[in-house]
Amino acid sequence: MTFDSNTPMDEINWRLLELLQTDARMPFSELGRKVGLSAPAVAERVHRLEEAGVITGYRAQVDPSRLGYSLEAFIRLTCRGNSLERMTRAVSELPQVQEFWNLTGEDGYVLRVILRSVKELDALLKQLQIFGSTTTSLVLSKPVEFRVISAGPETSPPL
Amino acid sequence: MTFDSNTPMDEINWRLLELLQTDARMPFSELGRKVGLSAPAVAERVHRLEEAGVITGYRAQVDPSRLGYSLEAFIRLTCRGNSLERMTRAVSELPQVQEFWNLTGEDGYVLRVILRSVKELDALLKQLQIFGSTTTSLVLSKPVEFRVISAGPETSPPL
DNA sequence: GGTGAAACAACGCACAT
DNA sequence: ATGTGCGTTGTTTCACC
Repeated sequence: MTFDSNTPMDEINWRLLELLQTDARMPFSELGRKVGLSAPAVAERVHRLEEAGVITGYRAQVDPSRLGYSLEAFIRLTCRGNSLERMTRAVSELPQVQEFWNLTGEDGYVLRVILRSVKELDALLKQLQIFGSTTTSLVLSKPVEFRVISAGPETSPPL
Repeated sequence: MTFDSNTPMDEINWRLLELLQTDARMPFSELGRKVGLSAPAVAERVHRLEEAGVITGYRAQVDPSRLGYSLEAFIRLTCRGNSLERMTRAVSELPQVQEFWNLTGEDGYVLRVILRSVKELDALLKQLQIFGSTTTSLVLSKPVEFRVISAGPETSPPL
């Protein structure tokens, strides 16, 4: 089963998820209007989705470039040595690291970082080379920055 | 200037951003209590941050694995041909694509996708090979899934 | 899930600084 | 220009059906 038995993902729950992914601050009363339920009923459903771990949080999305973080980059870390746990902990603590994935294949570890300057990138790469060799790719643009997760078709539509 | 002249990023605005990145549904009144301002004053500041493009939205964060999307992957697309605009538009429409970056260097185009099955991955890769060759890396784990953007030190702390 | 009542929050406005 | 106080409107939360 892909979801808790207490939270069947019916049409209404999918719709609530879509609405909250689009505007997390929408009041329960307005959610209720859009799905045809009373506000308390919506609150109950949303709280169940939270408790079931389907909704993991509500986040204001912020534009780093408006806050002085002019660079965004991916750094692939090809790790040498066998201190992977130490590396993982250390990299996770770096304030520039927004996301950090462990992947299959050659890439292994990938960081998404935001930086105020090339100087800061230089300093970061020097810190990282303790753990292995790095490959840096700057983000030029984001054709898709975010997509709402929805029920979706079981089969993908043709191009 | 990295921000609008109407929205100086003082300590209070940074604190509001941190609070809203942690819990986007926090009421203005509670935000006010935490930063030592009245609710209307907070609402004013938050609305300015929205209008200045610092806050770009409020999103419920959802766990794809609890909704049947058991696979998450990065797909690097090494594009042949010169129909980059057509490719970008087509890839952007694919429902499995959660994020899509255009990067410097060899990697060029990178997709983060969520999938219900390996079968769906197979179908997606077949669709993508029209545009070039792909390299797929499955996400094994996410040591850092998200980090609050904060004022941060100008210089990064040592490891 | 719905309903009603009490507590709380959001919004607009006048006014103080 | 930014924050406060207050009154009105709308929302949340709890009981209970």
